[in-house]
Amino acid sequence: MAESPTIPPRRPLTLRDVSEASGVSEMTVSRVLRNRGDVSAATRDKVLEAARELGYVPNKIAGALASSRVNLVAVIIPSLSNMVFPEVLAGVAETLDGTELQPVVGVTNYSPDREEKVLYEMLSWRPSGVIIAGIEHSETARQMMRAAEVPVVEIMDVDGEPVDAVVGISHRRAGRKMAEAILKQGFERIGFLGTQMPLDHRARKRFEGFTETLAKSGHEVLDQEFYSGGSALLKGREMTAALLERSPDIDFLYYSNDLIGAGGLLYCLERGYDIPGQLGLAGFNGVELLQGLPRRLATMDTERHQIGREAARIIVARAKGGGGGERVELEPRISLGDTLRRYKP
Amino acid sequence: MAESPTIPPRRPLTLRDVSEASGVSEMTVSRVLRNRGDVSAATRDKVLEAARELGYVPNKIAGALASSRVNLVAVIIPSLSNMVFPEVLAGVAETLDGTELQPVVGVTNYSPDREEKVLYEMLSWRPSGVIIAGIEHSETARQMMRAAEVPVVEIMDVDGEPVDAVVGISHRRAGRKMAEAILKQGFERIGFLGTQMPLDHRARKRFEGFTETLAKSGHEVLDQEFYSGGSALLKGREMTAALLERSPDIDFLYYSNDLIGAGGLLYCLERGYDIPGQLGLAGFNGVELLQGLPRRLATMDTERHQIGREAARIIVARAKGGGGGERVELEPRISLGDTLRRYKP
DNA sequence: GTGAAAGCGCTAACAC
DNA sequence: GTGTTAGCGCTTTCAC
Repeated sequence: MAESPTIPPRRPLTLRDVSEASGVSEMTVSRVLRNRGDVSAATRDKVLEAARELGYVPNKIAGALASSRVNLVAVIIPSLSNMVFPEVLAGVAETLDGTELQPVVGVTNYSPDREEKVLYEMLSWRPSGVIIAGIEHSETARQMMRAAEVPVVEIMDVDGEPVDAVVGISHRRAGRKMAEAILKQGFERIGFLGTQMPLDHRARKRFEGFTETLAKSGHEVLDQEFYSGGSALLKGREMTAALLERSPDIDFLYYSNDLIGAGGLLYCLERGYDIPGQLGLAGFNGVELLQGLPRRLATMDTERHQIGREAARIIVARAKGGGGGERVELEPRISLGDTLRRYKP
Repeated sequence: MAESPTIPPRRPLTLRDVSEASGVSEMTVSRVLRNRGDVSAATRDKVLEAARELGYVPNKIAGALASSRVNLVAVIIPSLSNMVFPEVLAGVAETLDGTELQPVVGVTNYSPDREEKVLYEMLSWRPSGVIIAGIEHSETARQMMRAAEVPVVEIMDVDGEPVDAVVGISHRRAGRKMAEAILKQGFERIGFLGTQMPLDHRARKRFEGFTETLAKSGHEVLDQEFYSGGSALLKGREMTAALLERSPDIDFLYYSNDLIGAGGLLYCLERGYDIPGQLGLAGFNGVELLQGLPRRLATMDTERHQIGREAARIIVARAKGGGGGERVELEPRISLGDTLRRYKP
């Protein structure tokens, strides 16, 4: 039985195959494929032609082992369902795009255990850097990051002790700032609605900053509601209904994120509340979605895109040598929208 | 100047370090760390203790090169900003979670060029499988996937010729089905609103199926609007306003995705349209957000989570040997919501 | 400008 | 149960 003239290669192609096909040494082929060193135009063409013809794809594993260089940046985030994280990622990807570096994403589902696992897994690929959400990590995780001897950028939150570099906002300050804005507009009977997530440190810090500032002027959070899972918009409605039913004298609702806030806003509008005359509302994050709602919900922009870009910028700078322990604190912008401003300026 | 007693290791730790620290051969250390073969409880403990103490993280690069096994699955998607892709990813991650395999995400931004680059980059890490959105790819990309000799699962769309396996829905059928449902409810003057994206093959196929079915009963799309970029909810409002202004006699609006549909719905409700008596609406995708709106927008669930799970299941099965060319067509479920059903059943 | 030799850190295969 | 040897596919280094 004659064999077909073009037998597909059973063994993946190697440099050697390209070397043989082009009559050029492996070393020179390697140089051509990496654009390194001086190679004559003639050999260069021969090599590229042979590689193209064979459909050769270099083996980065071998390359990485030989050169001890891996052009990957580990990006570790809690979730992909919450749009804020993909947004950070987009910023990272944008900045990395002009470079040799590539982002690799790991998701922890807000679990410290999974975070350790994902981190371990990623570090075992010896990435050029780590960008990780949050500043709270298990001691084991911190140990791993320190021991890895690669640049580490903790992002989104600056309230705490970073392992190395940090880029983000102060959620405590954000909470305070919102409290100030609310009080300034004359609201006094304030309710809080948020996620039932003991591990959402950023939400906790905002809440702490918020209540702290209220306390200073003799106010407190009069009622609260928490949720977990499900459609945030729908949960926002349900929680708002429950809270207003229980505490009808509330005059302001502070939501821990924009989606539940949007749900609450839609609910209140349907029920005919006078907003913000009778009832004010505010969310958190500054998500794009808000722009299409009947009213603009007050919120605070958390600059996710910018955070991603800055974090990536630090990794890129470190790859070129130097640096260490950078700290970038961004200032969240408050926007009063149509649900917080009672006194016209 | 005396050196500090505990000098942090300048050189990353290797198996050899653990071997020396534990007095066990490298090979046995390797066995312990991978849970392979029989190792006595005593040596096992010695090794684990030494590894833990040193903070050793194995080098997967070397491991992968030696074993020619890489436990990564490349997942290539057009975007992270459109929630449908993170949802697919969640399904993939869920199924892979019980296994040795790990997803690695690449994003193409809907560009065939970038798709080629991302694919090349990922294949050069020799992953155990590829899951890639869409069934339309450049010839070069198809060539690479064929040559890679790894399982490839094209997802989300089954209308076309897959390289290997495919999991998804027929968007052409989805378009037809929606057209049938609309006609059945007595709507006749139909407008279409969608993305201005020549490369969104799935939206195109839906539109083709849609118009095809309309044509069969002597109908056609009377007016259309397209957008690109920006807040989808807001764009949905604007496009709807523009279209209704231009063609006030339209009685149905078919949106190419739920977000713009939601924007349109909010707009129409504010303007006091009688829905669906005077004007019907439908979107596409079945996104969670819809549940919190004042009315439930008619839509079609595209089973993103399920698609991700099935695709991952195929990769896992292949890793155990056998299989090839699997084809899984899912049936999108239509939901009439409050914006499409005129005739009560 | 090009090539030959050595070795990156691990695991497969086999010996004991 | 444990150790030894060879080598994965590339890049570094140095020689020419």
